[in-house]
Amino acid sequence: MPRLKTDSRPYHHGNLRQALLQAAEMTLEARGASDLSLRELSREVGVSHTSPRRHFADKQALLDALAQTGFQRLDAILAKATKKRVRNFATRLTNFAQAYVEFALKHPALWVLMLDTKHRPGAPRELLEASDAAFSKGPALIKEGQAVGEVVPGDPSRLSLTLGAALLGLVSISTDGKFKGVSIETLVPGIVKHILLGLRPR
Amino acid sequence: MPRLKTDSRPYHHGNLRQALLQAAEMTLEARGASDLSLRELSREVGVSHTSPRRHFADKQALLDALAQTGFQRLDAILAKATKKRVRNFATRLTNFAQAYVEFALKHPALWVLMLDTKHRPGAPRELLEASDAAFSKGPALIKEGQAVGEVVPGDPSRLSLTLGAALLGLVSISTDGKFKGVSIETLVPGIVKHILLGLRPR
DNA sequence: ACCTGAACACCGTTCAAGT
DNA sequence: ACCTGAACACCGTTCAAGT
Repeated sequence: MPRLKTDSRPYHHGNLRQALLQAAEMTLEARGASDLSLRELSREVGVSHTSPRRHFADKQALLDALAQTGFQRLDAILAKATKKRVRNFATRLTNFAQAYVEFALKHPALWVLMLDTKHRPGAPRELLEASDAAFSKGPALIKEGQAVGEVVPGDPSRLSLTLGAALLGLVSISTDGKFKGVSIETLVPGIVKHILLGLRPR
Repeated sequence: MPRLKTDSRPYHHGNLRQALLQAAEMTLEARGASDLSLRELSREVGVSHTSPRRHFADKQALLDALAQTGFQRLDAILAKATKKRVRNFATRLTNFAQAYVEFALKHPALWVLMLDTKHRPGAPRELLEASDAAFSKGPALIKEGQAVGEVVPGDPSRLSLTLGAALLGLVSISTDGKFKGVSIETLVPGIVKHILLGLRPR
């Protein structure tokens, strides 16, 4: 008969994969990806140092899985931020930007891991797809803006490059947290305003 | 009597610090910062694995020194790009952006190292200063733009946040190299145009 | 001053073996 | 199926010692 997860450990951990991912994320945020050791994780979780092998082919595979969960969470957040049916396009854009910034501020190390995905040569297909999905919400927003006459006509995916660059950079800056004592969250609307102005028909 | 650096190795390497930094940059760009090993570097340079200690307190110190040289080089490139006395402000801005993008494309791993400086808690003062200098060329350009009426009035350092975000993001995207088969260098002017439009008085 | 060799405490990964 | 222990080939860092 199967026992609850809260039991004192049986021979089979029962939830090792999840436990490892959870422990990994904690030390990732606390001490960075380079300080993360599979052996240490195993110790924390109370399992031999060769056990992770069953669930993750190697250390990179564990980091990939972690990034994957990050993309899932980001996706949910972005979907929620975009779903809100506000009339004002500028507000919609701001909500979208705010969602990115919030996520990155909440999980800075995970965010870096997610960004690295694009640059890593041998990343698994599944992960690359998740990455593409997360970083390609721009064109849809641009089309929206064009539909309501707030964005100049032109190839949406090309125009969204401007939007994407601005957002990525904004997040990159925001990871520093503050600017002259003002929290980045406060600055987002102003920056988004300028981004939008640059894309506006004149 | 002192001998030339090209001599077959004497007991004292004579140029160990430089040799280590050079070897480090090669393997950094080839295989990333996490694959960089002091012992391997020592082997390549032909010295015992404890020798680097004389020149770098630890591995991080070597990476810091590497980042420092990066900032020096970037600084020279930015200075050159800004010095060109072109009349058109948009062109000046584009040259500036182009310089960033070129540097990051040429030394992607070094660029990441340089960016990390800001987020690393115990970075040495000297390095933080170099980082600040490299990432704070914006306000001066904004003031320039305001002087010729191309940029809205307002706190230059605050306005340059928009510029800085766009540039950082642009670089981040450009590290991917291509967009629909078009090199990023070709796309920079268009993106800068939109950035500038967003900052323009109306 | 600058470099070396041995030693220590860690890694990731592999593999035969246990339950 | 899932986990373990011993073994291998690496690390970074320290320290007494050599030239």
